[in-house]
Amino acid sequence: MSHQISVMVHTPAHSGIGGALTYESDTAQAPGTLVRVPLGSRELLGVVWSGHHPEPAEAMQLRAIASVLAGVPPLSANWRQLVQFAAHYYQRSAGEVALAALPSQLRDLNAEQWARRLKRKPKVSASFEGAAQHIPTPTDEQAQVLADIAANEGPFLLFGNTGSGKTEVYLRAAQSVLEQNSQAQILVMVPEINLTPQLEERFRARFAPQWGADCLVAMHSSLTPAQRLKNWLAAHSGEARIVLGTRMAVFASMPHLQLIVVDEEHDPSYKQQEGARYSARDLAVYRGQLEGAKVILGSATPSLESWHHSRPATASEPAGRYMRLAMPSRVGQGALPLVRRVDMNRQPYKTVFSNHLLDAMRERVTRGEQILVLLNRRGYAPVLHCNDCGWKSECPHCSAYRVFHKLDRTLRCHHCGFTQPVPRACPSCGNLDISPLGRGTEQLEEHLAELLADVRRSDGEHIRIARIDADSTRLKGELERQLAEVHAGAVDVLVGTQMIAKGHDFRRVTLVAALNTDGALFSSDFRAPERLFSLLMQAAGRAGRDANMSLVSPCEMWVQSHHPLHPLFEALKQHDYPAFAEQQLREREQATLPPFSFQALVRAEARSQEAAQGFLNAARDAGAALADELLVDLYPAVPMTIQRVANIERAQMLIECTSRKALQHFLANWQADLHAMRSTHRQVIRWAVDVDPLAI
DNA sequence: AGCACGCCGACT
DNA sequence: GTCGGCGTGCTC
Repeated sequence: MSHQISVMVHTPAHSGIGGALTYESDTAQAPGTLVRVPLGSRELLGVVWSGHHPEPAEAMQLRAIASVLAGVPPLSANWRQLVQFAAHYYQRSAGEVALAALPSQLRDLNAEQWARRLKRKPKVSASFEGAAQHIPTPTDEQAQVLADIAANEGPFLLFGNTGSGKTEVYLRAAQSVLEQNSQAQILVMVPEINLTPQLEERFRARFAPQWGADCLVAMHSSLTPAQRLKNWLAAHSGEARIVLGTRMAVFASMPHLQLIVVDEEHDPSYKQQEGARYSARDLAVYRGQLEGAKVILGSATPSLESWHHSRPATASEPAGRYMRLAMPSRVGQGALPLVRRVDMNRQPYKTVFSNHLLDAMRERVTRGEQILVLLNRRGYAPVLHCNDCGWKSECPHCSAYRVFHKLDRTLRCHHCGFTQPVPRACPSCGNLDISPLGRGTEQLEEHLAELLADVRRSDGEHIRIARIDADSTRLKGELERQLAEVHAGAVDVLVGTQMIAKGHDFRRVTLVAALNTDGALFSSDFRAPERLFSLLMQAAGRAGRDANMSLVSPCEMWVQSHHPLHPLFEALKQHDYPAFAEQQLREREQATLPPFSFQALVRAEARSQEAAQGFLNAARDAGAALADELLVDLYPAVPMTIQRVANIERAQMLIECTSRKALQHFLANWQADLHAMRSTHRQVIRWAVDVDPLAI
């Protein structure tokens, strides 16, 4: 007899066939089974979604399943539920989310290749080579936190300074889970795997001696397709006990998941920025609840959302949903650096480094200490300018300036990539006097070399300045090479973008200087101060990590600002994240911004701004009645901050509501209106909904 | 999203 | 006379 099987395939919601498709099969297929099915003239990978379709497509000739992928156990009900939830919450089709979460080789290998892949016998578990390492005794603070984790349900927000030993807590929590249950699996997520190779090494070193080198697998986008398949299968079969990965790992199939760790939970890279725009951190919390796994979110500067969710109970209000665990001490490290603020209003116009800062830098370099200079702008100068006619280096395809890169003498658009050689004369008036405006890391490196030209290291050599940013590390392995040089002490001053503030352990750095931070203080993006504070705290944490270094003067973090008394810097000076968070949350509450409201964004792209906005405003009209009823606010369409990229005009519309549930309900029902408008607004190239957007 | 079908300009 | 441009429409 023949069975009707419902199957999820990778069909975008746009196609009008967003849901599961019905196929015929001679045999029943368990939900979660991987199958190949015909669709049109193609054959696609699909996941059996539920045993039978409740409503067989009437009068339609059903096609038969082409084949079943042998050797892969069905995906669990929990995994399917996670996918279903994510698809619904982020307004995408379940097929798209499901198939994007599976390794591409499952889709790409043909039957023959797949059979060969299955036959490959797993090589004997490699024995781990490495000295049995010293396992530190937990501090009282760590022991207390671990006891709290053991005794409570969670989710937990582990709030601990850089150097407070959060990693040791993760390791011990993982250890106890592995020991309690011989099958238990652990998911550890990090923002960017290439920025935190140390974490993988620490986990491997801790667990491989006992559980074998194969107990841990990685999951991130720079694996080859074959590695990704191998690691996915290891996790899916339960063989890999620990999965360490980036945001994509939140969808790893792990049948015995017991613990999820989200390190640096505040990091924006947990939010996917294309396709299904999910937050891996938020999905981790949902998944933990779904699977009965404990969830630990860790950060020295938590997202204000997580901080708010972990608020303790007050006289008038109950506690938040997360349990906050604090680790205020810094173990095995020097003291937190002294924060020094320079009032740039008292400096001569156009000062880059104040004399005080420069003196401090010279002094430290002479003593053989290292310095980090942070500037969040790469290139030589953000714009090139003609002093005669006022021409500026605008990108012809974008509403943005092209950045002057002096090293290869190009003007580069950081949005569309359009690159041209720097003109000798002004393209508009022919004047030869064109000059850079503003300053980027390239210029800073050059400028510093001049300022410190007369300074000698303790060994009498010239000092060495290096630069690390997206440009200097474009080539593969270049970042690692440059970092190694810094670690080896070959570099005295390191100039870079936020890249250098993340995760790297520069042990001989004793002074960190942050330049040009004022933009974030009064930005139109309400999350800019949160990001700046986090960046500065992280950067400050780079200084003084080596407690054994005997210092003539304490480590310092310098901030140059025209607003040195801004509450953000006051809090930074005290290393007081809670004070900063309280102040920010008060502002957010007054303005009814997240986490006191919930937002979504619809973005539209078209050849003309009118077409993009027209689509959004028509969508607004279509949803107005329902929005009104649900107390959802629909704002008028506006051009995006960078209105045009690669000759495509972009507009967006903000949706706000104080109830997450009402917003969800609205979006789910409005979706159909948006799809229906495709035929009436044909100039719109594409549109997408972003739920809980990070930048507006 | 693919991919086919389908109807109009420059090549062997 | 064909190769190929991308507009429209369908896929259980």
